[in-house]
Amino acid sequence: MHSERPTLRAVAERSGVSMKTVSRVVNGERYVAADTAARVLSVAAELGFRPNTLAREFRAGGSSATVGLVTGDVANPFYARIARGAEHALRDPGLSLLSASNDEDAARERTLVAHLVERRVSGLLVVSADDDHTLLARERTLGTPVVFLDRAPADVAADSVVLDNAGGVRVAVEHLLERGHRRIGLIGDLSRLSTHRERVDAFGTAMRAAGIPDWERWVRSDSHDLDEASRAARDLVDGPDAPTAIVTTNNRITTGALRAFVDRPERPALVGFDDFDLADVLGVTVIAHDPDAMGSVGARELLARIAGDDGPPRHHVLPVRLVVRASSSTSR
Amino acid sequence: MHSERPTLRAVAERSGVSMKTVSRVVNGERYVAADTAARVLSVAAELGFRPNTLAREFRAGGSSATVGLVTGDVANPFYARIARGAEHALRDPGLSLLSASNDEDAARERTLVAHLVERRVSGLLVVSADDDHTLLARERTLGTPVVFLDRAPADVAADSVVLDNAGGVRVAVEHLLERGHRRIGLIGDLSRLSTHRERVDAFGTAMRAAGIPDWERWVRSDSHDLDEASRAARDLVDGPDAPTAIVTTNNRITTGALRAFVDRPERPALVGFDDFDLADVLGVTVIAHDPDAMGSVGARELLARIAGDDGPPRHHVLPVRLVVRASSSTSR
DNA sequence: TTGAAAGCGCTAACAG
DNA sequence: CTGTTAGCGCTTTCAA
Repeated sequence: MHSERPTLRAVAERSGVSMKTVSRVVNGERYVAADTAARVLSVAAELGFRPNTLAREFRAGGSSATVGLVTGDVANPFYARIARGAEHALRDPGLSLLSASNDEDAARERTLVAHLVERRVSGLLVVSADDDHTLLARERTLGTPVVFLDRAPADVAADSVVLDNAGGVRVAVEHLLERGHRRIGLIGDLSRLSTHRERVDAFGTAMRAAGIPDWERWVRSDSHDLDEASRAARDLVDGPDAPTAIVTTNNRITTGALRAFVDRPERPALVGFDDFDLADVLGVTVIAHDPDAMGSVGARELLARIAGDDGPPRHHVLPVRLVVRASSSTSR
Repeated sequence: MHSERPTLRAVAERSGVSMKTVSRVVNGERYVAADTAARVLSVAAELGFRPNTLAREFRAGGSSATVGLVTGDVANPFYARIARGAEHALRDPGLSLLSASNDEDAARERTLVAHLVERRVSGLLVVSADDDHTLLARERTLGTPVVFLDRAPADVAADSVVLDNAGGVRVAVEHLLERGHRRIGLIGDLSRLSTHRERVDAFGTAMRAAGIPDWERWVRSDSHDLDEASRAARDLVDGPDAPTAIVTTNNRITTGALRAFVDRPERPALVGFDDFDLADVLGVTVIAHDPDAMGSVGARELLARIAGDDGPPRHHVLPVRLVVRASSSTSR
């Protein structure tokens, strides 16, 4: 019970017309007699004919109606929502999403990008884990549009969609300062990531502005998984001169910190970057934003480039806003 | 600054060798003189040559090194983890994931499946929102292997990977009964989904076995988003003869229920299907399982089929286990 | 309204 | 070790 998938030629032979005629019918072109069209369609349905997109796109000599999305991990809710936003924006124009995770590894990302380009994706959306973007710059030059998401490229003039990292962290720190906190800690992601650096820099700026020069004592970086984040949180709180408040720089780290304090009656105030599903239930103050928008804005930008727009690179900065909940409500 | 992407022919001309030789070099075949290979590679690198996978796959006459994944919503953590599991399993064999969301809409799913088949994916992993699987059955017959995830097909003999839905719900209900609960409610997803029906059936069976014949009074179905789930939860608790415990049948519904009770001091005991990131922090008892495994087991099954295995359909049932936390610890 | 021929980029098969 | 030929499934171009 395993027949072969019929080709357009097979349909043509079975209907006694030329391949071109079948092609016309299948593509809904005009100038086909109604009865011819009907016959062809019935044969096509009977045989289970499916036009071969591979052949079509190949013949067109160009790219495939596909966009590559490279993120750190599809299962991270932040990236998953970017994927959803992108998918929705690409739906109408008829493009599909080829998604791949780089596991925050630069070498793997290069392999993925090469694969995707060889597959002739129409464009690339990438949350890059690499700080050398010469490969991506090259591909861009050779005709594959690239839009950088979340992390702007340091060395390439290309489109980007990022968050207002500095603004978010500044507001968070000011909020905590207003509540009387002075010893404020920060738990951050891999220090090689530009977003991390921006967030830490903004943190330092806000702390210095508040007259707290030794802010670096309470900074813990490179917490990329939940356990590391928990450890960093405990480390901060158990250390001498422990902070009374902590800023976590992404949803994973926030989760890790929450776990660290689950069995402790005394908890520092907490503000986390990224909103998350149960933040309201848990009463966690967050720097909220819309990851779907990052995906959809990036996808629309890419669509413009695919359509031939070769204007100068555009940089989108998505807004963030502080959502105050119980975790930062107690004053010092 | 927008050159053209060179073809293998261009590389051949620039290096003064035949296309076949370039092909050999690019594919790492033997029987190429070292210096020839070196020259070709340097020209290829200089020109930014990328073998055209579209052409290669097309030429091979077959399918693309791609697997289609159809779920309800890439951003739902359950589906996102399935995607991750699948992606990891497909990584080594060199297949990419083309993922698409059906928004739990049958018509949309059919469009997606058609698109993916036309793109000649090597196989399909689908969490189907459709209860008529004749289309998928047809494609399977025509040579595109299909593995059903989470929801087994009613009408097609095909591979599937599902959870032990009945076992999970039974254990949850028994756990609540042991704690003395008798009026136990259930909040469920769309009633047309087979998983929902299995879970409700198992619920009814366990309740009847406990001598509670009027269990249906506390069943609320068709809560597909967070707000509906919250509403159902409040409805149950505010109703006459309110249940003292509630079973929620998936992670979204659990979240909705938690939101419904966030500002209420009196909360029913709760057991949720699907574990989730902050369940430990929130102390929510859950029926846990491993969604990544669903993706990877499904992908491996698909790989076997792609490799030509045409044995009888295999049905994998993944285990679930009750993780008891505070939300069900109070006895009645 | 329909058809014939050519070719997209690449590689298998078969020489040399 | 290297080259030539042919063709994958489809659509564009040009004729009929």
